[in-house]
Amino acid sequence: MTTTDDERDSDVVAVTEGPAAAAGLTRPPGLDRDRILRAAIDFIDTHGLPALTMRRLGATLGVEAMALYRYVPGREDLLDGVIDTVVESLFDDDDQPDDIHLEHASGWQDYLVRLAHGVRRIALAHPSVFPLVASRPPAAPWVRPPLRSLRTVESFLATMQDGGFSDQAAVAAYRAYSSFLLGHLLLEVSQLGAKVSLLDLPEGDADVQASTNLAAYPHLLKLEPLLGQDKSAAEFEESLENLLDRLTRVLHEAEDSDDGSVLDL
Amino acid sequence: MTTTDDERDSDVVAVTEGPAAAAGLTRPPGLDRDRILRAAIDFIDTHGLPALTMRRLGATLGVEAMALYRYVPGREDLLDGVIDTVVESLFDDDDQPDDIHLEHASGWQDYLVRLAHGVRRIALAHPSVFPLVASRPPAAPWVRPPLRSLRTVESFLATMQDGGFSDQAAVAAYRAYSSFLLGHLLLEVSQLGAKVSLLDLPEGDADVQASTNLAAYPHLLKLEPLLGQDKSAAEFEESLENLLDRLTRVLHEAEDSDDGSVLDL
DNA sequence: CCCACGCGTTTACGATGTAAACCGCTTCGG
DNA sequence: CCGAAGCGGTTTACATCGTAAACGCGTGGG
Repeated sequence: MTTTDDERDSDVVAVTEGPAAAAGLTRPPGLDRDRILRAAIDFIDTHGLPALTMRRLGATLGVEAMALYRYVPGREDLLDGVIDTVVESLFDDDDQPDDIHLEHASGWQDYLVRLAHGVRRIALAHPSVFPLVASRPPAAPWVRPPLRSLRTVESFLATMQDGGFSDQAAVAAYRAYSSFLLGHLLLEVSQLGAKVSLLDLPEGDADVQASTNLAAYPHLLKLEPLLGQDKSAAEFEESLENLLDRLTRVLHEAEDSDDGSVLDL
Repeated sequence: MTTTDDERDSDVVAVTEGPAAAAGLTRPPGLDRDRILRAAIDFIDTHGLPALTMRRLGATLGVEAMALYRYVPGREDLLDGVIDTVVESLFDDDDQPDDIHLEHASGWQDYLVRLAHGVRRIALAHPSVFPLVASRPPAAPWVRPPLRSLRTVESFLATMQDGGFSDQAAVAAYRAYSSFLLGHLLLEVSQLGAKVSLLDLPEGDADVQASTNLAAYPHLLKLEPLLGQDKSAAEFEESLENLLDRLTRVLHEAEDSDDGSVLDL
């Protein structure tokens, strides 16, 4: 920033209470850690993470920056709270579309599918927040994003062991699963962010410099239309199914004989 | 930062030229974009990304912050240069251990293995830099980290098509492969960073609060030792082999009949 | 009645990224 | 030989950031 002058104040300026605020309940019913967290999430979603500033966040809440410090120890902790809130939205909300609820899962495969869809849903709902989930240090060293809460990991491992996975196999499945989720969702989300950030930069011309220097790369040139189109959803499902197949295979192999795979060992 | 007071100045203070500097060629043979980039990489490796500051980076080069701006447009562009340099180190250096060189690859499978090992190598060599590779917007919207350079993508696609992959299959393989690499390496690297950042925080007691609240999570408690140990290398190989198997399978299926998988379609 | 305290504001400080002016070498054309 | 150009680094300056500390102000219980 500092040089890039976009995001001019507009729509960030405080509400500057009309006279109706005397009642005290219409717009700002007082600050609140939860209100702050939700406001921060909204802010990041609409203005991007680097634009999030204590003063600006305060402004959207009609309050001075320092007021936030009564409810949040500092900016870093605020961001931690943001990711916690987003991740926890896997459970609390009942506005889930239909087949997401983890409690109703039958069998570990169904559970993994529901969990994957749930995480993907929140990732796509908050594309600018999701990278935070990956870059921020987790609670314990062995907690792997995007399954960041102890609660989630516990639930995961319990389900797998109920499904017959050995200790080692359950842990290996946890690692393979988190790698799969993080890789796919991070890339899908970043692609999504790149798409919108390219639409506001140039005024008239569309994709000029993209095609210019591509002359030296014949395959890129030929495949560019293919590379452009977005098959993220289908690829996600296919990769997920492949992972499930692999896990199923390992589970049955472990029941029969015993080979030396990392997944059971 | 601002509150966290670690990383006191020591070893960041400028060299403060002795009298021998009159010759002008002993220590700082003049600035240089490449020198700056390498210094930045070293700095991030040893002090972490948030500690990288124009003034501090200048200090390590025995120079005032503003001097850097002759060679680098700004901090953001400097970071872009950093990741370019790191990623490009896949090709230029001949200090590669043995079986990494991509030019000597025979067949697409060998190529993919070499490339994976090469990327993993640079990720582990610069754990604090690698997350940048993921979070920074790439050159084109369809360039997927960690294969960030057009050159790399071109090489990848060329190899796959030489191996018999159709246009769609090559692109799908590119996406699956990048997701795999990013997920695994990002998690391995972050785990590595978390391990060291936990060793300097507490003075006397070791893993106290880690085991405290775990009482409510029986499976976590039981599996904690398993979760702690690091099998990243083996898991990486196994996942990589699985991906290769999947690609091989799809390639042969596409030769015989034609099912509707995303990988060829 | 008052006063203590919860909540938000004001003020202030050090750090950061970077623009702009500055200044001392070299170097080279006349 | 000399002076002007300009390269390379420094100094100064400013807006903005996170946050500590002191300051009100309204409100509700002794």
